Amino acid sequence: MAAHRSATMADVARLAGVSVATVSRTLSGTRAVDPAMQRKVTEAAAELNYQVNLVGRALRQTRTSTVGLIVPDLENPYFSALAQQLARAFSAPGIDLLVFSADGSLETEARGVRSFLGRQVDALVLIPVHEQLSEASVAIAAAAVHTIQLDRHVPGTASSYVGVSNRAGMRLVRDHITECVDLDAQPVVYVGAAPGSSSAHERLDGVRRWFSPEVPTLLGDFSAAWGREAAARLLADGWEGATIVTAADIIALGVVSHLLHQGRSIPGDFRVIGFDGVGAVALAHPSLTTVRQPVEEMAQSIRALIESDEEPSSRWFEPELVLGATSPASGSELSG
Amino acid sequence: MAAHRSATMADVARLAGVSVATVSRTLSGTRAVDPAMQRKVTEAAAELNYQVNLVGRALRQTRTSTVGLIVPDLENPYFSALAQQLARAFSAPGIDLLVFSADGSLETEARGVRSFLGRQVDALVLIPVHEQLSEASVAIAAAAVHTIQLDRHVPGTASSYVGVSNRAGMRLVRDHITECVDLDAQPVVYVGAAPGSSSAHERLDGVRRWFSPEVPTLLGDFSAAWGREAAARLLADGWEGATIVTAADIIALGVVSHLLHQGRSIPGDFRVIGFDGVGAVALAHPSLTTVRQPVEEMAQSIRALIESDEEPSSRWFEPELVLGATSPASGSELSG
DNA sequence: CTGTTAGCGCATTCAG
DNA sequence: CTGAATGCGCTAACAG
Repeated sequence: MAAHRSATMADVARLAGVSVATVSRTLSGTRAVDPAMQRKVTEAAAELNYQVNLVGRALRQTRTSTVGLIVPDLENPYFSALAQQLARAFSAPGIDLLVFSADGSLETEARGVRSFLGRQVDALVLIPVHEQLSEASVAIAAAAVHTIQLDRHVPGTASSYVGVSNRAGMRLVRDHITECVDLDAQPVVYVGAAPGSSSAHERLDGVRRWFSPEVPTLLGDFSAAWGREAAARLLADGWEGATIVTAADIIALGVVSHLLHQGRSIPGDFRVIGFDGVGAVALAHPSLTTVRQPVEEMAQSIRALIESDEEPSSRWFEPELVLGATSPASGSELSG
Repeated sequence: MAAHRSATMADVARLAGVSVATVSRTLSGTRAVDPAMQRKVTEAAAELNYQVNLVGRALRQTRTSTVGLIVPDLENPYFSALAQQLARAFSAPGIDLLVFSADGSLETEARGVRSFLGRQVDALVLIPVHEQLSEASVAIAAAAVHTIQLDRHVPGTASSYVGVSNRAGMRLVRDHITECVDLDAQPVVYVGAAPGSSSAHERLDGVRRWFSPEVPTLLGDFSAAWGREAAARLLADGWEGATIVTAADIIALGVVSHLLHQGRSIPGDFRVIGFDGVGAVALAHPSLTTVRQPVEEMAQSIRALIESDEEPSSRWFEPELVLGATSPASGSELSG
């Protein structure tokens, strides 16, 4: 188990017969050191099984080579995909990405912010839990460190933002659907998420804008359970034959699952469209027609934003439509 | 963006007209402080927007109220479910769980260990990337701090372990299958993962032990892509009608997806069994028959292990069978 | 190129 | 109950 007391630079210096400064310079490689001493230091360090104490280093320096990421929920495959891509993007420049889950709670989110700020992270990437109520946390973070909001954003805070153009994504959905579906016989229903996050908000906006302000709408949360429940309600309310646009793949997954369980066919009886296009969810059967977010580019963009310590700036990426088996092939319905 | 320099305890002390010691005692609540001064301190702290510097505190104290978790891959829904449960378990006792992804790489895993040790975490939870090759990392971790291996373990290291009895899980699968499937007409094929991790190893062992040492076996990795590929090979090699036991839900998902795409029916033409029973994957359609791991109990067990600073010890949990629609109802085949 | 020294921010002795 | 002083482990100035 735990060693009694781990070796310190002073220990290494003593054993190697040099000063602590030489040890520091040798191990961090900040300055040239005589090869002979260098060897003695590395040997002594190895013998004592020395590990740098990053806490001491962090206290002395300003930077920690650490970036914090706070996600609302690790079980949402879209967020874990983002986390994974970010970790990969920061790996090459030697920056550690530390992930903290807010577990859907504003209090836990605030705790995460305090925790990362207290740890002196170089930058903080934050997927806010709530569009308005996360404002305090975002403001505290942005006041102390370079903060980048990801995927969702709280309006009016002076921090950077990286995300996808949700309205444009819904426009892609509209273009695809109008091309292959008879909207009179198979009207659109939106199964979305209540506008507590900007992404939920904007996707709902997009649907109303590109289809119609009166699109029938069921709003819940970003979960498969909600998708199932919504599908059950649609069947109960006589929405047989609808074209179901959803706010996320994970919702779409629940919708598809319930409909198939109830003996409906897709895309025969119903059509279902997802959003995100990322992670294992996208591998569902039948394959989901969805709007794919370019998560890899988004992660790289965040890395670039942090490395070049510029002014806070925002970047919206363009999503793309991915055709699957939950919607008819383009043109099939109208030309058939 | 970043403030020029954040307020320190000395700043607060100056503004409140007291000593830094009083500020420290007031804010951490370690000792009784005169209510009048207490008020002055809290007001000064609020005015300066003071945030404790955890780096300074960590350097002074031994503990950091932080536990590190290293996962091989965040995109695997089983690992992110574990991470989520652990975060939740540690939330109540006021411990921050910081997650680091090894991204499937031994080097990154080693970096994560060094990083967390350097940050003076109170304990380290580690899901090793590889059964043998992660040994060095585990040993380094265990020598410095209370280390708990999770789900997978490296043999011969003196650290704690929490996981599920994989062989018992496969026994549940055997019991279920022998009850409802005619194994002569619908022989078992195992689609597993190459034994690089102890879980892959033990599940393969279990299949060979409870079914037969000669069970036909395809080994890949823990991914849906591998499941698809394996299914394609089974079809190509004439394994029509097989009962497919897999090493993980995520593999089973790929298998099911490919088979359905190729027009096969489940559980008519093929039967598919998963393993893990956790996360969105478990919500697939058709619902997966799988072996569920008690992740919540496992997370609580780890918390308990860390709080009571005992000897390194191991705990194996018993998994349970969850019936889904990818296998026939019990008894249906043999009695029908 | 190397050694000595100071101080990052904090919690904790030890006096009072 | 409060304040002054010490040092956690490290790196950056500075002087040699």
